[in-house]
Amino acid sequence: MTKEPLLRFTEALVRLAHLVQEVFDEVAKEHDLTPQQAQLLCLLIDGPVGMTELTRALHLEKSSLTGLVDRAGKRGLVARVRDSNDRRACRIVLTREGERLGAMAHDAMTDRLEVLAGKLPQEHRGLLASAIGGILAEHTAQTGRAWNASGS
Amino acid sequence: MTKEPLLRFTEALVRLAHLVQEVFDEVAKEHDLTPQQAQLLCLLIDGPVGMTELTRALHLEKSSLTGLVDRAGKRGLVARVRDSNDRRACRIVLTREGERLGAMAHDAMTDRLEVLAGKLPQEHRGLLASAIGGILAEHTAQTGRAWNASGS
DNA sequence: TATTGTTATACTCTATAACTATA
DNA sequence: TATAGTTATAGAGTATAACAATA
Repeated sequence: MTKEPLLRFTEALVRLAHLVQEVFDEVAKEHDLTPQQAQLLCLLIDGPVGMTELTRALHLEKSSLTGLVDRAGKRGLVARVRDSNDRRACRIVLTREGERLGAMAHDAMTDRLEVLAGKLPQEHRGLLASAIGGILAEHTAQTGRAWNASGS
Repeated sequence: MTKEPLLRFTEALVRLAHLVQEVFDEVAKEHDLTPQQAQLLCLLIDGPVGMTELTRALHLEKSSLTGLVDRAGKRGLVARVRDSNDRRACRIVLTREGERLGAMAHDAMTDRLEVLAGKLPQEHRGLLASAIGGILAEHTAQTGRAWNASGS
């Protein structure tokens, strides 16, 4: 009896994740992007990132990332720039088109989530955000990995 | 200034979704399942489901589902059962192995999320769960679609 | 005619293994 | 030797269009 709410809690987390993913997929499609391309663009908005760092952020093998970057490059969304310090390495940068689409997709995603949370009182949003912050911090503590500090 | 918390709120939702997805992918892999197969098994735990209903639950085209069920069938996880009322239709059922793996994956997922939420006080869990419930209900209201009522 | 599901085809995504080039 | 990245290959996932069978 007293354990039932615990079950509901994890179920709620899973359903929320599915819903957010669903919205993300829809937003990507509306902007003629695959979800993976949209995620890549979002990661690059704050500036160029190296391949190795991207594999960690996206949890991909390096060869998978090569293909993803190839296809995104062929669509004119990103480009490779040789690293001046290490001639083996390269950094992935957004093209102007990639920057435009990435920003539009990010904004659309924010709008959609705002609408979904529309009925939620302001205090609850704060609580929700800080509770999620705790969960993310717990994960970071457990794995040592951070979840891409994109700052403010 | 006063708008900053709003941005943080949607960011928190997206990051939480990514984290839950990441955990789900890991759990699936640990059980030698693709994430899509794991999701399929979880959907079938409560009983057989028809193809058309599955396409709605998984947001897939029918041909995509045919392939998914084919591969899951080849691995001995599910089977097709002709519908006795409508000879065009079939229902997808879990094999004993599919049932076993589905239950194990579901339990593992619950455990992992419990650990992640370990530091979260009980009252916050309740708030989080009910806030999420509100968001899911809002989505249902907007789209008319329900999020698979698996009951208690 | 409409619905249920499959087949054919093409593309994206992903991993493993072997490779090149630089450090 | 170790690291950064690519290539080759194979399989999973997905969508569109055309199809078969049943309703």
